[in-house]
Amino acid sequence: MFPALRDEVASALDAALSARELPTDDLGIEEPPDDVDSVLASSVAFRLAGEVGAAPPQVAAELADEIDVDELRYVDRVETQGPYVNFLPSPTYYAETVEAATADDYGHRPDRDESVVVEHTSANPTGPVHVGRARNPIIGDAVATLLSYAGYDVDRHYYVNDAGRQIAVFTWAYETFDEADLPEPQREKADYELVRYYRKGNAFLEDGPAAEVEAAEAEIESIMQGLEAGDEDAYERVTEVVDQVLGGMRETLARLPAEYDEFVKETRFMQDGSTDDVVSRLQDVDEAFYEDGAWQLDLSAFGMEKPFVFLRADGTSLYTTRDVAHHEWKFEQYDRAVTVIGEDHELTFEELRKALSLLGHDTENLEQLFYSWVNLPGGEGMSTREGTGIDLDDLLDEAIDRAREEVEDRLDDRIRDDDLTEDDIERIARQVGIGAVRYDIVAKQPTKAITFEWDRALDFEAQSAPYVQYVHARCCGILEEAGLDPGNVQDGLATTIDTDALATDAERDLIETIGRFPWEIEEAADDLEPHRIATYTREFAETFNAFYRECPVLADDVDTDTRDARLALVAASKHTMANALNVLGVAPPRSM
RNA sequence: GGGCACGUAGCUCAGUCCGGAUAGAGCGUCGGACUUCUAAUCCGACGGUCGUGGGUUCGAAUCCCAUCGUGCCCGCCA
Repeated sequence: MFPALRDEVASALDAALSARELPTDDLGIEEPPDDVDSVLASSVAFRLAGEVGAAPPQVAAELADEIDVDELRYVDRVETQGPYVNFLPSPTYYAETVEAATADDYGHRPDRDESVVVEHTSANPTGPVHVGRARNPIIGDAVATLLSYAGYDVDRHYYVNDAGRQIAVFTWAYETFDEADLPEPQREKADYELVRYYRKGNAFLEDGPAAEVEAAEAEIESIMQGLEAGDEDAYERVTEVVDQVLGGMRETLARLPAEYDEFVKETRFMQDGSTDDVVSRLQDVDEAFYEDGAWQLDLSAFGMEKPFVFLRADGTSLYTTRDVAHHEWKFEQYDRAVTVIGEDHELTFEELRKALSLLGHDTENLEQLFYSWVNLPGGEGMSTREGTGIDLDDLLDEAIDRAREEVEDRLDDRIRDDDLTEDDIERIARQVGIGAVRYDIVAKQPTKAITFEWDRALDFEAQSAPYVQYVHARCCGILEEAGLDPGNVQDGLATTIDTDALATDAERDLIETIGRFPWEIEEAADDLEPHRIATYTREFAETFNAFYRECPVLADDVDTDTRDARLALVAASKHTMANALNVLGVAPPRSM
């Protein structure tokens, strides 16, 4: 609804300025502070004051006069407050907003007929997913859902690095060491069991006997050569390790939940010859040169001093070379490609982009979303190889445990006599616990570095998931109390809603906030900023809680029209919050 | 040394892209509100030279320059 209002205001302003032959390049449309009555305003009068030769407030007044609100559907009044032109919404705007939000898919934007692949997580299959890596699927999943709400046709990919040196090391270690010599696994799960070989292998290469290390290096080299040559045997040896570890990682990611449409293996682009093809085409570009036995790209014309090596002296390709082939494959199938990736890959990603561009690709439709590292207190990093870091499984277990304690502590204080069952308690603990972890991460700008601290990550107070989830539970509670099914409210709502009955400030504010949701989706999707939806859920929760406090829905002294209208507003609120939470990947609880 | 990012209240963060109305939340501290559709809620108080210094502008947390601090990167690893 808000997008329509905004369009209308823009064209009305444009027309008013044109009528007076004033520039229309910057309409100065903005959202006014909370204590101003309007929902949209323009500060254009500031800029025009010089040109018109009058003070800004006078210019604003003249512009307001120029606009005929009778011709506008969603604007009721145009008022000025000093230099600002304020637009107040019409009854039609309020009515249509409530109407639109009673549909349970509220917030979805029209189909754009544009496909986009969101690649996220893509953690190397070397061991259990730790909290440092968890930022990726949480942001990535939210971005994918956000784009889907914004009308794009979205696929989610996990790119499996099954071809690098680390995987060759892992394969060699898996085949070499005896399980009896390994420590007990931290969990009975393939990723925890196998990572022991990986860690032992890396430690051995670092300070094992020189001769044995040399032999091991030769074996590792032969695995890499085998993969490069598309050798079936090498592929099978690596796959034996990769598939087991990845299986364990997928189980953990599924707990978030993060699901993928496709797991794309790096070796695929070696076996099908596309990496070789990329190499030969790169060798032909003007920027390519051969030095010290390796093929490289001179990117200094792009301000990048470091040459990009795309073929090693031993003839094997590098990660980024294979990623070029991978991205050419993506562009054959999708209009856009978005990659969620750690900031440590920023330079590599830029090399990828330049290489693609030198091969004649338009890289405008390749976008990336960088997130900063998650460190442990004291500045220590998280490393699978060294075994430092907090495993995501442990974090989720702890989150659920703490949430369950919280639910149980609150049982005695509950006013509502809905008799939570054991299943309910378990459900709430899971929704709140995992929701809190996701919300804590998705609500922050990805570029900000995070230091992991248990108490902070699992704080259920603050501006956290339970705070916004509670609004959803409150909505469901009211709907159920009124005899409606929260899962399908439309059947139970009155057929005609008199939104004029929703006249208090609290009700108006709530409708206005609901109306902004589709706009927030569009804006957040355009900028790939899911954290804005988290900010929105907080603002929405505050607005709803004010309504909850001031506007009883089911009390005896509420007349039927008001009750019906408020019930519709609660249903609209429920859909808004449920869908906003859905974008964030946070579960919307029916009760808490 | 070079590149990129970040710096807003004691703490954790919105707001910065696209400059506009007294810079917003939460936590913490202090004081209030459950015979009421669930108090995981709400109301109030206290708390900020928006890292620092210049510049542009009618107007700067927001744009530009410089500078300091922190993180990440600068490998024929991924």
